[in-house]
Amino acid sequence: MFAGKQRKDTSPRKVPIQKRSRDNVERILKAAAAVLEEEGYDQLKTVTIAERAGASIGSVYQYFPNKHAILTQLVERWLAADNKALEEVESRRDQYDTVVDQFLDLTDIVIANYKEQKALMAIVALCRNIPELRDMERAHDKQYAHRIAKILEQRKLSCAAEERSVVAAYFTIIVDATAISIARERHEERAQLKAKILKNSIKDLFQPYL
Amino acid sequence: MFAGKQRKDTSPRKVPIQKRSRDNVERILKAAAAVLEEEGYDQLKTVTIAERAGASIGSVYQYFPNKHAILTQLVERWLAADNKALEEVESRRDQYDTVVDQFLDLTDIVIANYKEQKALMAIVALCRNIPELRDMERAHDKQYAHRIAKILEQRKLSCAAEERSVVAAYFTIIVDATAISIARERHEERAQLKAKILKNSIKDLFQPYL
DNA sequence: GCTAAATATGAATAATAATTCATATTTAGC
DNA sequence: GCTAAATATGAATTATTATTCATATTTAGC
Repeated sequence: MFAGKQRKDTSPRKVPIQKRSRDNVERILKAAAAVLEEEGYDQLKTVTIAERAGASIGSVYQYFPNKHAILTQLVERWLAADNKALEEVESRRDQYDTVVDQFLDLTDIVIANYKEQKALMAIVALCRNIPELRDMERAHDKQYAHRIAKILEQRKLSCAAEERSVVAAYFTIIVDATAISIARERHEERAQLKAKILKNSIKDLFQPYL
Repeated sequence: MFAGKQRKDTSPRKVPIQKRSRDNVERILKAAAAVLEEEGYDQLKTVTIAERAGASIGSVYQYFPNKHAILTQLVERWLAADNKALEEVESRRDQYDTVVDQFLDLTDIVIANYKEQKALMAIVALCRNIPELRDMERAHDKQYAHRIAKILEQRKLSCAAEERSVVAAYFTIIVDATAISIARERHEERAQLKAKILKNSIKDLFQPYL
């Protein structure tokens, strides 16, 4: 109906019940992410997504009310994966000697995620180009940083609450930005070196408060 | 002619000669940046740009062959401004006690630029969503990091060329990412604190090589 | 193997948005 | 104040793309 953009009603139109349809929905999401990464947002057409997913355009609309809902779901998945990484290190808490080790581990996971799923980078970029998605990311970042700050507090980092909160936010910013850069790096040695420098930065970041 | 995206022929259609037309071109670029920042890429329509610039759609096409050319020019300007910041601190070289001071100054300039021109952030985001623009940014980053590395070399930072190059790249990544975050920060105190933490990170980054 | 529910299909339609162009207005230089 | 070049205009055109829907196919449970 609308050729332009509407962004309403992000809720799924119909819930996939059988395996066949669940697979289809999965392929559609993967296809959208792939197009986004390889060809950019301009080239993200519903028909292209369908073709690439090996589905018909009709199928896309069985499960997504509109194009925007596909993107929203991609972003939701990314944010959920991001949270999961944090949960992992939260749960392993006792295995780390220091809080720094814990955060270095989280850093490794984030880097690995970007490396394994290149499309994530396109999704991040997308978030920063579309206000609704930008807001989703912002809300997530806020919560995420809050959880990081919580860990720092529990681990008795000696700094005021406000500073702890900003340190947490700073940590997420540099890890995310550097991880993306690492994932895009073509020379493996440079990627390794960049990761090493990032990790040193993180150590230095927490050092004053230990 | 094309409703979708083509991205050809970025060269200007007609060169504005009189002040009137130069102003018009200027307003068109500013309007595009503003729409991008406030409403996102989806809402960036040629007619909207024209309206917001107080010009007619016809005028837009007098000076730009297509919508994409407007974006390309915005990106070019951003990259030029970025280079200019670097040139500033290059030229002031003798005024800095240490190379660290020089880079802290550059950091301040970058932060100030984002704060003053909020639309820059949207342009950065844009670059990461459209392959051609992404390539432009990537090429710029490469050169930029190269120039940073050159400064480090001249200032006799004691590290191998490869490491110097990665340190330079790392510097640009974290300054850029953090500066954007600072510019978006609503609480001034938090913004200040974030900047302080960034600067400490930069000091720590160079410390081992001094 | 029957049947109803679930799923898939894609040509047709409806919207939307980029671009053109013939015409009107303004400017600069004489 | 004349005139040609420069500039501005926006309705009309063209191209593109999102979305629908009537119909066909497949699946699950009996």
